[in-house]
Amino acid sequence: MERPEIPLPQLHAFVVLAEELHFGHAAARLGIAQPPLSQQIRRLEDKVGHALFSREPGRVTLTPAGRELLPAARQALTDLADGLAAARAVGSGRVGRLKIGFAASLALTVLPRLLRTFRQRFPGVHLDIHEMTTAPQIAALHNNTIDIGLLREPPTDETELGFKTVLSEPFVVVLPTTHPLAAQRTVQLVQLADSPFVLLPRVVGPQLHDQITGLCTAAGFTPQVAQHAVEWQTVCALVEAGLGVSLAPASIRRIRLKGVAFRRIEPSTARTRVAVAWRKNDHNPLVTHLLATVSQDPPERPSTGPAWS
Amino acid sequence: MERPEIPLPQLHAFVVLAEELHFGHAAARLGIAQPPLSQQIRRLEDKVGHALFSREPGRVTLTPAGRELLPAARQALTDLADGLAAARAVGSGRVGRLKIGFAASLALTVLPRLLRTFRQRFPGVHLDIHEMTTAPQIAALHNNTIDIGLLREPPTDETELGFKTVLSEPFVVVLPTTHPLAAQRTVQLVQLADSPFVLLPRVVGPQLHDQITGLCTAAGFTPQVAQHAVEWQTVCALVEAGLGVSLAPASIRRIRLKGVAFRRIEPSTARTRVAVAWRKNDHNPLVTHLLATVSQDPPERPSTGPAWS
DNA sequence: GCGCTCCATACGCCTAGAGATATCAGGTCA
DNA sequence: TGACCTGATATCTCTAGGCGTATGGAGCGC
Repeated sequence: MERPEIPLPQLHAFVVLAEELHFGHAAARLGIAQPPLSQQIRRLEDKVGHALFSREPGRVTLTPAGRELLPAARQALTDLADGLAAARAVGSGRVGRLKIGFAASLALTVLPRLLRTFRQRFPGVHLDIHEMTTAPQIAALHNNTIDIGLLREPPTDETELGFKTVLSEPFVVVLPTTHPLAAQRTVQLVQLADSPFVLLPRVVGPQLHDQITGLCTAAGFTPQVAQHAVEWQTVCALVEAGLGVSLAPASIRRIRLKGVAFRRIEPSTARTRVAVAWRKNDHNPLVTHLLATVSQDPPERPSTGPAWS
Repeated sequence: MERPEIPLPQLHAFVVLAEELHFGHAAARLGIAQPPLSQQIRRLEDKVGHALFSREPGRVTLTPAGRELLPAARQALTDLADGLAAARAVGSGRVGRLKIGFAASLALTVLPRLLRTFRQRFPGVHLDIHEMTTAPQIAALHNNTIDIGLLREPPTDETELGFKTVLSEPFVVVLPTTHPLAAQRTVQLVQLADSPFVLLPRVVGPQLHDQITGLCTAAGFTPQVAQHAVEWQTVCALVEAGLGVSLAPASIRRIRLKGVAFRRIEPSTARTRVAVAWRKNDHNPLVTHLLATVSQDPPERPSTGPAWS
């Protein structure tokens, strides 16, 4: 790439003159007097080394060299103007692309809400969403694969990442409606000691998995895992099929499946937290916008009320 | 088209820095010290209104806005450089396009010679050649449809056009070999008084036509035109078929057709001139080049020698 | 802590470029 | 011929831009 030889104003003058083919009019369009325009063109022609316009009395025309230069000049100017506008749009966060990782369990609750309001406020922003569990999200944030994470149980030892809790929710027990405990409004955890469990494999979310098994341990038993499933949808389906019961974040109540009941558990102290994560040193305005959206969009009412029927 | 806001050197610096992602190295590549580069980038960022690079200790990276601007900047710079080079090439006459009109009767003599040597000297120049008679050539020169004319009998009342004689040649008589006169080396014009003539229609070249009939008139007879044909090839073919005889510029001897003989005429004073024509106010270097080629390329030996057999 | 790297800042200099006004010169047309 | 249009020239002013040197300051490795 060579160093540029030609000032842009000269090219601009050239293009305008090429359109007007009249020094006076072109100067007027450029908002300058006519002599300066003559000079601009002259300087440009000097640099090019050849005449670009042929001035015959009564009419100004492009020379072959001028005809050759015109499209390139025009192109360069519009490229630049467009690129500048695009860069400004991106810089201001009006348009752009944001890469978001999210935990599968949020696909029914936090995520759609967030996407909806964000898209509404920034229709020019393209959102790339990738379903991924917590640990990969942390890694992806570090290597810039994603810009925003939506995850459960944020780690506490990350100095370069920021976390903000979006939702803190209790656990519910997932039962087939035929299960004797489904008749109660509230289930004592220990009552599940003898039921087989359907859980997500530990690898897809160690923190959550450990928290669930920890709850059981605290209640005095070790859950008997009869079956694993990688999606909450599937877990619910398996519960409905009678393969066992499950413990899950309250927000999965959104999965309405005939034959499946959700019941509050006792003790209800244990909660699982959903957080947004971002790189603290990321100055991408879209990240700021998204965090602002999260803050302004009030978190869903914690599911303590009788939201299920 | 807006007035350009951004000096090109800043864009150049931007592109180089975007490639190097290192102020020191980029500055070195630009051949300047590092602080000026910092300033360039800073000024550019000020104008854009957003940071284009994120400077974290140890590494410089493009921001989304910078990534957006980069291709446009690069494109504009290369467009410009290319356009400039192209304009210079055209301006210098190394490449380009030249529109040439030529009289049909030259297709076998002057034209191919000229094209060959010109192409050899200016391989980058595209030649558009159009067969057209004298009057249309004059008109086409005036309205810029062609840049160069190759015609017979240039008019003398054209002030805006320049003419240069390329070739001055005598007339020959075209005879079927079976014709009694074909036995002679030279034919007295008046001997053709009783033969039917095959000629080009007057409209395709009034000057030449009038000159031919004028020759006959001067010899004391009016030629009996038995047949018209618009191409010399055809004229010869018709002569060969015995439809008549013809008078033609000597250069059509190039048409070798069995059964057709060409003979010098007496008196041999009458000559037809072939000229190049151009607009005097045309500063297209290609025109100059072509005229120079014509001058340097010596005109064909006038056909007075025993060049036919 | 020391030195090194790397980028930013401060300051000064200089020039090219862009602008204005005034004037000239060639053509056209009434 | 003279008014008028159009573009070129001459001259002056001003400033943004580009570059240099000197210096500051944050990280990082030893």
